[in-house]
This record gives sequence, C-alpha cells and structure tokens, in this order.
Amino acid sequence: MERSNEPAEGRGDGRVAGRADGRRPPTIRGVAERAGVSKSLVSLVLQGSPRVSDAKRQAVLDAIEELGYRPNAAARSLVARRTHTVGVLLNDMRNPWFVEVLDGLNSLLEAHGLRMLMADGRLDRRAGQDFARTFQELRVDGLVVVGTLPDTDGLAEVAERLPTVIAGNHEPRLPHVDIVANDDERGARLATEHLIALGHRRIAHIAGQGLVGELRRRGFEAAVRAHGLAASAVVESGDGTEEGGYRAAVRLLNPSRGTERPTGVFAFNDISCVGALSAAQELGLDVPADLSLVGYDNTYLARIRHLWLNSVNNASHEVGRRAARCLLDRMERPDAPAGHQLVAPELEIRGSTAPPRP
Amino acid sequence: MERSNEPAEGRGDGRVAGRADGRRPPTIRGVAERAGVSKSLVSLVLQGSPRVSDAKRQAVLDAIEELGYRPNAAARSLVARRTHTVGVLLNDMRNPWFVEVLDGLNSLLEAHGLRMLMADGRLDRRAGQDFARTFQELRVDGLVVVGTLPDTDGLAEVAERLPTVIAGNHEPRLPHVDIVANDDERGARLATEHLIALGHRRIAHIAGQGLVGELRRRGFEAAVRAHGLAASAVVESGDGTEEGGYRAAVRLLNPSRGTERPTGVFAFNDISCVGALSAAQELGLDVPADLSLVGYDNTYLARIRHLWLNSVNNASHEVGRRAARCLLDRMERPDAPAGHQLVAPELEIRGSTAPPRP
DNA sequence: ACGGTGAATTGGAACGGTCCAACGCTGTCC
DNA sequence: GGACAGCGTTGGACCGTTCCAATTCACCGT
Repeated sequence: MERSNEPAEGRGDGRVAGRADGRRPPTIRGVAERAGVSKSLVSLVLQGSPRVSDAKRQAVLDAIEELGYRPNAAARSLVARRTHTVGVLLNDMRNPWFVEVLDGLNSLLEAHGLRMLMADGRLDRRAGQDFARTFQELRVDGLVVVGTLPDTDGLAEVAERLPTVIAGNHEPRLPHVDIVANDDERGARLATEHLIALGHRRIAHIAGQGLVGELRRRGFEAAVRAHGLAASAVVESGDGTEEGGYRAAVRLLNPSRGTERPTGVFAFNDISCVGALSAAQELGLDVPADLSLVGYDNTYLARIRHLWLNSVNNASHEVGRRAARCLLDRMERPDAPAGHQLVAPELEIRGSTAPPRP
Repeated sequence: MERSNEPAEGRGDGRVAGRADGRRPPTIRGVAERAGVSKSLVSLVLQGSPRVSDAKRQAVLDAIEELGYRPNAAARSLVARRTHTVGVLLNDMRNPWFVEVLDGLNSLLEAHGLRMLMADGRLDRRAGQDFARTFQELRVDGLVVVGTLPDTDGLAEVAERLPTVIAGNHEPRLPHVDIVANDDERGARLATEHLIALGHRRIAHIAGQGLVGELRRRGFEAAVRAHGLAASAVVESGDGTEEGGYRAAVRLLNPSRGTERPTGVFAFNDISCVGALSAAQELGLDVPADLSLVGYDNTYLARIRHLWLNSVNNASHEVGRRAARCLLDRMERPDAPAGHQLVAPELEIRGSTAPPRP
C-alpha cells in the first residue's frame, strides 16, 4: 500500500539491498517525452523509417543521446516473436577445433544480424542436461550443435520446434536436422595415401574412439586395402590422449614384437601423434628418418616448430560457415528435408614424414 | 480486419515464408485454459507457491506437460526487470587460460541461478566494438570482462550502470569495478627463485609484452636483485609467440655472444618457452642438463610428456571463482568501493630444470 | 443469522516495446 | 469549393509474463 506511491525508488524489487542506483533505465516513453513527440514516432526513428521529418528525427536522436537510451531487447522480441539469437551448444570449449567452427559460424550469422548464445555442455552442467529447456525458454531463433552432444532425446524434442543444425558430427540423424561434418574417412585416406606415396609399406594406425575414430580407421583401412598393403598394416587402439598415443606407439614399435615394425604411423589426432613422437624418441628412433608420423586436426600443436607434424586440416572454419548457411536456409523453410554434407579436408605437409630408409 | 479472426494461423508474422510450423508456442493462457484455471494460478504453480491446492497444481502440471509449455524468458524478465544473465566478454577463446576462468566463473554463477552470455571480442567484431550497446540492450544483470579488452571507454560507460568485474587483468581501474587478477609478479619471483635455489647463477628472462609482461619481468628482476645476481642476469625481449621465444633464446645462447651464456631461462609463457626449447636443441644443448627452463601459465603444452616443462600455474579457476564472488556481492551493493585482489600462483615442477653442471 | 477470518483463486494493471488504423494537415485536381 | 490523396504523426491494442488487490467460499465463533 505505502509502496505503490513511490514506484521507481530503490529496493522496489524487494531484494535485500537496493539494486543498481535506484533509477530505472530510460524507456521509449521517456525519450518521447523529452523529444516532445509520441512513443510511436520514437519507434519509427529507431527503425530508420523514411517517413519522419528531419526536425523530429533529430530531436529524437538528441533525446536518445542525452538519456543514454538503449532499447530493451526483451520487450522488442516479445512482440516481434524473434530474438535474433541462435543457441550454440558445444561440449568442450577447450578443444581448439571448436573455436574454428564458431568463428566460421559467426562470420555468417553476424552478417545476418544474429547473435550467438553459447553454452558449453561440459562446463555448464545445466546447459548439458537441460539445454533444451533453457534454449526454448529463451526462444532462440535456431540451434547449432557443435560436436558430440550429451542428450540425444532432448535434441529431438527441440528440433521439432526449432531450426536445428549439427556441425562437426555425423549423428544423430533426425527428421529436420541438417548435418555438416568433416569428411573424416576421406581425410584418413589422404593421410594414409601420403605415407604410401612416400614409399612406406608397413603402415600403422593409432585409432581413436567414437564414430569419428571409426570413420578415420575406416579411411585408413580403405587406403591400405586399395594399395594391396592390408596384410602388413596394423591398427592399435588409442583413446585420443597423449598417453594413449604413447602407449599405442610403444606397442607398435617395441622390438620384442614378432613382426617387423612399421615405418609410418597415422594417428587419430595430433595429441596422440605427439604421444607417439615421444615414444619414438625414447626408443631412439629419429622422426622422420626412422619413422614417419601424420596427425589429424592440424591444431597448433602440429605447428610447434619443435614438433612440426604433418596433419590433416579438417577445414573447421568452412564447417562453421556451411552450418550457418544451413541454419539460415532452414529458418526460411523449416520443413525442408534434412541435408547432409561433408567438407573435404586437406593434408598439411610439414616435417614429420620422409621416405623410409632404403 | 479479416486477419483478426484467425489470430494464430501460419504466416501471421508477415514473413516471406511461413515460420516454424505455423503454430505459436503455447502460452501461460493456453495452459490455464487446458487446466481449467486462470493464468494467475498457473503463474503461482510455476513459482512453486505453497498456497495452491494439490488438485489444481496437478492439473496445471499435466497441462504443461501435454502442451510442452515453456515460459517465455523475455516476457518474464520484462516484468521482473532481471534477466538472470551475466555478460562475459573475452578477447580470444583460443586461449586455454580463458576456459579455466570461465569454468571457475560458471561454478558459482550457476549455483546462484545465473547464466552466462559469452561474447568473444576477437571472434565477433560487433561484440568487441559494440559490446556495451549489446549487453545493455539485453539488460544483463552484470558483466565480467575476462582478460584485456578492446575498448576502455565503452567499459566505463557500461560500468556506470551495470555491476562489472574484471578478471585476469590489472586494468583499467574504474570507480565501481572490481579487479581479480593473477599475481604475475609473485609468480615470476617463484619461477626465478626456483632456478636460483637449484644453484643457477647466470639466469635470463625472455620477456613478454603488455602490462602482464611488465609485471613478470619485474618479478624476475626483483628476485635476481634480492639474491645479488642482478649483474649476471639478462632480459631478452620476446613477444609471447613461439617464434619470439625461439629468436630470443638464439640470441641468449649463441656462443658468439661476448658474455658467458645463461644456464637457466625463465620465459614469459609456455609458448615462448617451447620456442626456447627448440633453440636449445638446435644448438645441441640438453634440457635440463645444459639448460634449465621455466615457463608460465601451466598450459597443456607444459604437460606434454615430450616437453614436460616446469611452469607457473596461475590458478585461473580460482580467479574465475573469485570474480564470480565479487560480481554477486556487487549485484547486492553496487556502490561499494572497487576491490582489487590478487590470486597467488604456484610453481608446477616437471622435468625442464636441474642444477647447473658443476 | 451474521460478521469475521483465512485460504484459494482470479481479474487486471503493469513491463517496454511494435504495429496498425485513424487522425489532422496541406496541397491538388476537377 | 469540396473530394481526395498523401504525408507525418498519434493513440491504443497487443506480445507473455508477474504481482497486487479483489473476490469467492467454507468455516468458525457468537
């Protein structure tokens, strides 16, 4: 009762201590009053309408400037029923690969006036489990899932209502969800064929886990088979970590092994490739003279002069760009059939391969 | 006129092609209607009010479930004048350091029901230039700036209206803006004193740029001076890159140099330390037998077994946690004087240092 | 029988924008 | 001189919530 007579005073929101400086941010009405026009006219000015006289436009702009007015995005999107925001769900921001995709995404989305709202599933437990709820409550205009994702059921639910695109992963396949991914199988073939072209005949692969690990292994196997080297090819399992790569390489290179050891190794990713490099050096093998190595992902690890690894560059930036393109298309035609495209990788040559010793 | 009789039909928003599936998402009114209650009661249920009969509560919950209703965050925050969102501005997501800070931030913010809206100044040109405008339009409840920042004027403007905290940087100092940063000077002293304690007498520093570079150099100089080694200490300038570290190390270690060469080097960061490592190996020096190295930041580079660098761990997670604490406090008392705290780093010992050769 | 009490429920006014129909002007044309 | 067109401008409905005051209703004591 007493309170209703002093509406804009501090502590008006019932918190323990007064919020902000007690003064609410200026509204469109405040601007209108100051400029001596109606709020409708201010709205027209904000939208850059041409049917406003220069005099009033200037008055409005001055008032905006003087008051430091900023339109309220919530109010705006409430009536427009568009937030100009797309949700981006990642699962590990530590992965430099993601940043490339984000960069590619952003370049296009920004040009279309969309901002990105990022959530990291691993970093933010809530976002991982409950991202469906969060993004729906925020009424994002679209959703991009980057990499693998914790909760497929949740995604299916969101995808029914929201234009959705998966970037950098091959699954899950859902009715109206586009997929843009790296062509991992092709990249693995590229790496393997590079070793073969150098003259290597005993070639090994340090495998990774998950669907991506599967695809890269498949590419490796296809390449060795195509060149009749399947009999002398070996696959050791790793886990995508440096330690896993190290141990796999030790198993591969250990002299106690019955068969002759490989002269070329294609590793699942750069990290495990670095592990393999460590193992080789511990065993007194020179890279690339005694052992050729190829990694994958072309991370900045590969670019360290000390390591200088050949690596498959999976063009993540392009994946991001294309995913953005898909999302924009799907926002226009939400019921179009799901598309599925692969982006071709390239092999980046540095110093970790050479022809085998004669 | 004709339209007003068919309000919820597709294309109602006047776009070129129909948006979504033509059906608007359910609102609180729809839920109320279905449950046979008023919208006010639904609102009470949503807020978990105890003064709702069990029968009606259940009816409402069922209706929500059946319709797949999700409250509209924009409408909610419009009346509540709180978005439960804090803006996080970073300047390069590629930096693994940031991710740690974000993780620390998130752990506390999430527990207080706040979500993070991230913008990368380098990735998103608009966010970098115009983040002040964007965050103000979104009416975020607070702002965290992680690392350095492109536009100090913009920050000053925002900070007048918004609880603001700077994490991981020592500047700029503004009236109501708290600062939580790593104690770079102390970390540098730690690293340098470790070398001194091992018995090194000719110690060098590969410096970095900016305020942080300055602070670390200062810590180095303080330590050598305190131990009476200032005369034999050298500082070479680098730029925080691998290449810069490499070149600085070449200059330091080159035999043609007039003076005797250092036996211990403290580098500005892990990356330039890796560059120094490369240079040492090219010159035929063994690390750590001929040359001890210490890096900074304890990134995962340092943890690569192949490199296995001693490095100063600047406890970024803790920086994030404390920054979140500051922000929460400041949201309660926005006019409190600005605080400034430093987080103590620790030295992580691995394999890149040893006593100098006798 | 009646007012009082308190709990459960409801209508309606915000919140800060957009947008549409309608308005007052001025000038033009027949 | 009146109908009309077109321009610049405005009031008010609406978007989907929250919150407050008001209402209903059963129950109680007198």
